[in-house]
Parts: sequence; structure tokens; C-alpha cells
Amino acid sequence: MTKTRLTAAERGEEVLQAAVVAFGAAGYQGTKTDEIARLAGVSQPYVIRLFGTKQQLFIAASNRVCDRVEQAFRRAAEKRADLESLAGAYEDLMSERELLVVLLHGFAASGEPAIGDVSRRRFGEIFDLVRELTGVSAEEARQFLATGMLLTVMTAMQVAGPERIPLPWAEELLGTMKIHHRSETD
Amino acid sequence: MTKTRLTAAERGEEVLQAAVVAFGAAGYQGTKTDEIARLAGVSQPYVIRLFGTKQQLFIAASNRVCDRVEQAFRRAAEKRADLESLAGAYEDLMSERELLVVLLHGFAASGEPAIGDVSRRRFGEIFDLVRELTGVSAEEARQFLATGMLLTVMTAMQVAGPERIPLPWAEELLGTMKIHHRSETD
DNA sequence: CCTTGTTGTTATTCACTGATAACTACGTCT
DNA sequence: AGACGTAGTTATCAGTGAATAACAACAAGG
Repeated sequence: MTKTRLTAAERGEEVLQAAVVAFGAAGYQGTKTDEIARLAGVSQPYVIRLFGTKQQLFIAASNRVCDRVEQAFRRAAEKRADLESLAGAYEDLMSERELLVVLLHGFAASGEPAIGDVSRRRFGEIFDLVRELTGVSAEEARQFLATGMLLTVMTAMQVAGPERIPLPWAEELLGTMKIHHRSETD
Repeated sequence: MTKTRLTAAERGEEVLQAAVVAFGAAGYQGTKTDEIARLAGVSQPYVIRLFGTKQQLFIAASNRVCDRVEQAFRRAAEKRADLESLAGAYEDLMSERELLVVLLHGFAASGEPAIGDVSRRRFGEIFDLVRELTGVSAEEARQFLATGMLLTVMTAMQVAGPERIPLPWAEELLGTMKIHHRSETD
């Protein structure tokens, strides 16, 4: 077991990853810090001590997810700088259950000013990045982002992504997107 | 003032409308029944008595919003049965602050099984309805829904819809969609 | 006018949950 | 070994918020 003693930074990293999973599953308000602690294998008060506040932890989780999206896009663009390449990268991220759903929950929780600030800034960054990397028009970038949002919403509804509930309309919608359904080896 | 006495059905309708506003602003978990009561001008326990449970009230609000979307689509299709016509109807709905954001919050709260059931069923219904009314392909319907989701997400982030925070990237994105920005008279 | 059913309220509960305080355990350096 | 700093815990609090219970006020019909 990982019952070892870690530095605060290392443990913080584990807690952050647990937070992404938990927030992805139940959203900002819906997730209890206790659940995150359970997932990370530490006590609830320690989670708070490491991040100060549930809100700050959520913001850290959001930023982490955005970082990973941007990183994935940049790497994909190094190989082929077009939308299809980025779409593939997004797909790969989806395999990590509910990673992207955290973003959606951030958007939904934008009523909370501190969270709204982060959501708006990072979404704008991603929009700009997509255009910068691929050189596509605003119109094309919009369609790309729109499809991404639909995918994300469907993942939140549990009709897309791994371990999804199979529904005819959802499968048909997924069929219209070039989803490759990774099989581990590729 | 409307300090009159109403039938339970009438008062329920007022509470439902208040609930749509409140849930649209703060989501399922983020909204307190007390806030809904305040908006509706009744006491918090009465809100619960009328709908049994906060969750049932949220589901009622979700269903109400879906009903209105479907109604708007049907009416628009009576005049002109194409996507552009439906898009106009969606736009009109957006002017009613945060009406559509309730849907998004429903999707986000799909972890709650009872809410997920409703979200999945009604979203599928809307997908089918769009195709039935306009006769477009699944691919076209998908693009339509995707754009709708992007708009909805942006509304949740408060960068689209009435009283929005103006940000360059958001304005540019909105510019790529044919948004007419109703001026009451049209 | 008085009774009855329905609308609505106030008072209260009870569980939950984020946060704090106070303490313990581990490791490391001399 | 022992002392100090950092990792981590247990115990607890204080606020909140959904839900219940008990009661009050209004209207309508006989």
C-alpha cells in the first residue's frame, strides 16, 4: 500500500488528482471534501489544510484540467497542426474519466465569482490557443469548441465517455463525430 | 402587491417560475429552497410542501424548461421548418434570463440518478424533435445542438445572454453565430 | 355564525459539512 | 539519543439548510 509518508507537495498532488475525479463526478457544490479525502486516502481536515479552502481546491483542480487540455493540444499540434489532430487529443483526454467534466462544472459554478473568473479566463485561453495552433478561422474554432462542449455535456449525462449508458440517440450523435474509441493500443 | 391568496396550483406555478430563475443562477446543489421561497414571496416550508422535495422541484423546473424549448421549436417550425428558424426560437428563449442554463445544470447534476434520468430522456427527445421538425441529417442536428450547448455554457459563464460580461474572445465567438440581438421590436 | 377545508406561517429539528484546534507520529540532523 | 520541524490525525465546532410539526388565517357553504 502507499501508506508511506510524502512531502506536502507530493500529497497535495495526490489530493488534487482525487479532487479532479470527485468534482468531475458530483460538481463543485455536490462534492464533499470528505469524499475527496477518502479518495486520496487522507483525513478530511488535511485536505483543507493543504489547499486552504474547498473553493481554492476546486479552482486548483480546474486549472489543472485546463493545463492538461492545453498541453495535450500543444503536443498534438507539434505532430499535425490541424483541428482533427486536436480533436484526437481531446478524445484521448476523455478516456480519463470525467476529466473534462470538471470544466463543465466550473462553467456551471460561474455564479461563484472566484470560479467564474477562472472559467472565463481559461476558456478564452483555450479558444485563442486553438486558433493559434491551427490557424483556423474563428468560425471553425467555434464549431470545434461547440462539438467539444456537446461531448462534455454528454459525458456529464453519462451517455458518452467510458462506462456510458447506451441510448440510441446518444450513440447516433456520437456516430456523427469521428470518435475512434481507443482500445488501449493504437 | 400580489399579497392575495391563490390556489395551490397557481402558487405552485409562481414557485416553479421562481425556481427556474434560482436554479438557473446557482444550479441544483447551489440553490437553497429558501432563496426560491424569497423570490416567490412565500415561506420556505411552503415551497417544500408544494413540491415535496427540493429534488422534485428541480425536476419539475427542468421539465418545464424542456417543455418550453419544445414548444418554441414546434411553433418556429410551423412558420419555417428549417434549422435557422429553430435557432431563432432558441435565441428568443435566451432572452429569458438563464432559462436554458437550467438545462445545463440538469446535465451537470446527472450524477443524481433521478435527475440524470430526466436529463437524458428530455435531451434525446429534443434531438429527435429537431430532426423530425426540420428533416435534417443527424450530422446537421448535431452541429445545431453543439452550438446550442456552447451558447448555453457561455450563458452560464455570463459571457453570453442578457447582462453579460464583455470579453473579446466571447464577443468574437458570438459574432460567428448569427445572433440577432433582439431589440424588443423585430 | 359557525364549521370545514385549504392556504399559508412560525417554530423547530436534525443531519450534514467545511473548517479549526489541539495533539501525535515520523524522520532527520547533530 | 534526543530535539526539532513537518506530515498527518482525532475531536470538535458552528453554521447551514432541507424537511416536519403544529398552528393560524382566510374563504365558502349551510
